[in-house]
Amino acid sequence: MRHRNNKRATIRDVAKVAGVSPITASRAMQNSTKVRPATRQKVVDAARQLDYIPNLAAGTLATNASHLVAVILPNMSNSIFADTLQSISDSLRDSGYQLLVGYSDNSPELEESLVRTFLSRRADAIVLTGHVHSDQTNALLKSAAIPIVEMWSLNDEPLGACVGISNFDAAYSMTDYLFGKGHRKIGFIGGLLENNDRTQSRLDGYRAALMAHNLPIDESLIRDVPFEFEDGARAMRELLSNNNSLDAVFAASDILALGALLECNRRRLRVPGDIAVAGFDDERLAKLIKPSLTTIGVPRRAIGEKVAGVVLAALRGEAETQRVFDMGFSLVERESA
Amino acid sequence: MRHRNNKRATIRDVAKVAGVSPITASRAMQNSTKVRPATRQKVVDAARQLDYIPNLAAGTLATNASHLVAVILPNMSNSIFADTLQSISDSLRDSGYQLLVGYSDNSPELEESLVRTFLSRRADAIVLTGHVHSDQTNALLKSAAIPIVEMWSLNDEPLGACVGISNFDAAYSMTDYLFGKGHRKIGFIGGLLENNDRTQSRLDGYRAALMAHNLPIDESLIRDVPFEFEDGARAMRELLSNNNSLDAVFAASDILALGALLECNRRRLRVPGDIAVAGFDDERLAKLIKPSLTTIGVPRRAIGEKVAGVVLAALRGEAETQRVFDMGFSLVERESA
DNA sequence: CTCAAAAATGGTACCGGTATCATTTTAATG
DNA sequence: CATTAAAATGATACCGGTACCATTTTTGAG
Repeated sequence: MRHRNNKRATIRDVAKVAGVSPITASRAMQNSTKVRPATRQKVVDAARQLDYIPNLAAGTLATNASHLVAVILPNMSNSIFADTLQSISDSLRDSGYQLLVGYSDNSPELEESLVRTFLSRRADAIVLTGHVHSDQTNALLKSAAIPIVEMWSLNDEPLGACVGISNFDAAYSMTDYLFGKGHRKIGFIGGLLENNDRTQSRLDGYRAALMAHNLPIDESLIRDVPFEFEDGARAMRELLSNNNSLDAVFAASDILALGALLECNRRRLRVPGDIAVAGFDDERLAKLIKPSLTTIGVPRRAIGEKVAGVVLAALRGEAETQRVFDMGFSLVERESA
Repeated sequence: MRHRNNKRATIRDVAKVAGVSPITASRAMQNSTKVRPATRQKVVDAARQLDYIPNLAAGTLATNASHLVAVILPNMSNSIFADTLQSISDSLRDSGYQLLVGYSDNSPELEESLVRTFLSRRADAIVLTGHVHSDQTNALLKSAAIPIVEMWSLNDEPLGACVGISNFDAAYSMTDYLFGKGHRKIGFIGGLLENNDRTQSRLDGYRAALMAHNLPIDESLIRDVPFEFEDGARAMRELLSNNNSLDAVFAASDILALGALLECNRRRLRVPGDIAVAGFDDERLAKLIKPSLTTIGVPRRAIGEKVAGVVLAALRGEAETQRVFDMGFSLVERESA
């Protein structure tokens, strides 16, 4: 039942109805152990009777703890990040933390403005993707005195902690694998290399593997495109028209690889007979498409769980034993390469 | 430059440095018009000098406005909702609102707990997906006295406003279209029908179209599965093994349709020769897959923009002229059906 | 230059929780 | 039953903004 006036009940109202002091009512609602069960019951009943909804803004102001963990992702549409986000969310829920998510679009400026907002909202911790940030962002994060976690790539000198995989090693492995399958003219389709340390490292790994096998690095075999299916298809078209001896393509993302693969299908190129295609991420579609896609498996959920674990440990004030967590990758061999 | 002690500067600190009162400093930071340019400059300089970061929790408490718009989506992984979310976010950003997103997993209980949290954080408005809510949720929303928008489906009696499409009409149209192409044994793959008015309405539309053409409704042609590619493939397998005269399948989502289509490819069934496949949503992959997917186009971004528009109008206190916004759909005819 | 109106600025209190420390009540022990 | 430690409860103040209304300063007309 609500009162006639539509102003929301406060903890003081609840306390009055329960016949206790506001602070006792507050403790009762927090499940503090310092309240007698009978008292708690009175308070809970009063709260229910008044349709009491606590005001977290007031709580945040008083305790300087928002119970918000901010997460910055590059974009909304890539399901890769969605899986990691989901597992962070799941792992934090039980501890009473909620996610505040922002999307940077790979723009350091947008990221900086997100960080500012998150600090304004007094987020208890901030999780970022990658380690490319503006100087201002770095300064803000350093002086924030809250746990900071960078994820998805590794970094010897993380701002706080970092949880990810070696994108360099993974790309190196895949390129090496393609070489092992006899391919000598291997194209690379990267996504938005600028301000993206993940694709940048993957490109570096690709180059390093080529060099290790004394293959020339042909810049005309390298395409930098946005992260959509269509872009993968377009990049494949361009690579095919420029290089008639191309025999393999390694895409820095399954989205791009799938686009490329579909383009091959459309042209009735046999994969991997005429051309091999390899991706990165192990998207759900990768094993369903025909031919199924050889790719790099990334422990997306494990990354999220570890991120949440690191954040929680830091928030509990536990001493850090480790700052860099390499979650490992796997080369998933399927039909396409 | 930061001070020696690492406590954060407050508006009072800024005011002191600028040589004005706290309230004037506050006004200067809000870009209020009631401050002389010279004064504002002094305040802005002081704020910069102190690395001032406003505390939005305090602001929220004082003004009872959080500048947060809460959005509840069924899940994180469906890119359909990501597009709508993106456009809501884009449309609200300029007005200074930030999104607080939660995922209900199609569970009314989880949704209720999300609504409770959002109200606790004093969200300025709440956007929900669909109109299936628990009684408690309905009560909470009604008494919240903030703008409420339900999206993606239409509802004659929305809690506040609703912005979406007629899922019934769309499914009816597609089924009718399949009938027009000569198909008489049309299967239906729905996703998580329970607590999901969207798929439920689509099923109703499918049934109504069959009945309009005097076709029998065969429950063995209807599958209810989760929303992943694999589930679409599995449903297709089941339908094919049970009904050898099946000549078309309509899936309530492109994800499911793509899974079904890939299963057909795998079995070397000709689509649409042996069996026609139609989807719903017009996902990005739909026009790239081979054969390209006939589907229902939904104005995902337009829905988001309208939602944002309705929310902003309500927050500005503008009188509502309309409560139900039908954004329309389109039948996208491609190769698969 | 005067004076009224408008604009800018400031003092004080309040938003709704909770930390701190004091006080009261309860439980435990001999 | 007295005594004391432990547990529960409460009074007050504070977190950091801004609303409200009073006061001062500026502006512009006469």
